[in-house]
Amino acid sequence: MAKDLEIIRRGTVEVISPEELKEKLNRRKPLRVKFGADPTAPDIHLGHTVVLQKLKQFQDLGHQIVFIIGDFTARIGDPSERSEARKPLTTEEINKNAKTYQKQVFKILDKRKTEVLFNSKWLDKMSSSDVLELSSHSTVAQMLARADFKERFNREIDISILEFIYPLLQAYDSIQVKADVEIGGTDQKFNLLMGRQLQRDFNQKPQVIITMPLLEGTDGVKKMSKSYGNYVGITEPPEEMFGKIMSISDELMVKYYELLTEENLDKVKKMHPRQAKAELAKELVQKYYSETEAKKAEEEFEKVFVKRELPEEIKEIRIREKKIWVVDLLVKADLATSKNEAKRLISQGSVKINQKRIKDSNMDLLMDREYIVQVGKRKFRRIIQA
RNA sequence: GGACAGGUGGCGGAGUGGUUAAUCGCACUGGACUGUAAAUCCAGCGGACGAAGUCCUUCGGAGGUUCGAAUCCUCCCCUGUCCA
Repeated sequence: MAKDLEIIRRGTVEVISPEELKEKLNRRKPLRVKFGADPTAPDIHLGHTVVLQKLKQFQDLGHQIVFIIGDFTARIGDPSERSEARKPLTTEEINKNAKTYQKQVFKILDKRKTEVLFNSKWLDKMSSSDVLELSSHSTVAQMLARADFKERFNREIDISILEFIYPLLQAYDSIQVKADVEIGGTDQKFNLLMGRQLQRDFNQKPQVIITMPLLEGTDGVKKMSKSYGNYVGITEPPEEMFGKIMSISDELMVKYYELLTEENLDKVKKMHPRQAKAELAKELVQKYYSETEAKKAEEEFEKVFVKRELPEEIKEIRIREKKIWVVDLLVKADLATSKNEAKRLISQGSVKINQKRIKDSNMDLLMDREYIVQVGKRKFRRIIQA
């Protein structure tokens, strides 16, 4: 049991409270571990997997995962983050998102040991008086204690009443599923705590809450997110995944090890960073694909970036003309977005044809044979006559 | 409903009649250096014209004044703050 506790606590930011967790584990009955997901962004990246990883550990220890899809809330729309104008989704969109989401989640979690629920199942049935009753369980002062609300309140930025209700609804989910534990990112702490409070009011044993750190994106600064473009998606091709991981900084690598693997960190720190990073990349590719794919991705990486050879697979572009101007070619091959950009790239020395750097943007290519065109370090095209 | 402030390139933010395709920072793209590290340095970061130079489109939208407008005027749309 002590060992279980150690596995569970690894990498967490906070466990509230450790004593309660210990007590629940001592009951030696499978715990109901709740996780709520928002079906608005169906593409899962490594940032999301931090929490999923933790759920998986629970699962491996024999506990029951309760995976809640917040379809109800997605349908209403979230007025916060007004700049992005998050609009309500239609039922079809939500169902579609939920499906792709699950497909990806079950690359990590064991489907047979996971209970999937849509929260509209019970939230749809609530009447206005039910909602009002629910809302009486919290106070404005309490809401304003939440860091982001407080910040916005002080800066006189809008907070809609709806935003005050959301945490309550999420907390109500905990009551419905009788959660023993709920896991979320540190940004969810307030909502998770609300679950505890509400459960207490509804005469349930309050859930233990576990918060996990937010993973920084490949830039090492901002949290990983699709909109920042600093993410590594778990459905990305193996080579892509491998490459992205190789390009992160050394400090970030240690964090990734800590949050995404079970590896012993002291051991990692003793390794040569380059080597450690390659191991990390391989391990992650293996997790989402296979050992073979991981090996292949590594070999490909060695080949293209270390030995500077051509990659295994190169996208082919067919050209009808007998003769083509390089600038036109770059645009046609989708290596530049405009002719101006194409010329720029050439003058900056980033274009290579058949491994040779070209400097003259006036050059024509006779299509009597095939060419390999490269822009920068990683974009390749095979040009062949149609 | 009233008063005031403001809307500029992916973001932040200069510019208030001409040499401004629009200072600068971030992000991004190349290059150098490397471990495709990171950091740093250099360059680029509307478009068309196959070089040079030329032209076109851009500063919330539509009109107008002017030789000339992101800059001035009118109307409209939007956002924020304060008052009710």
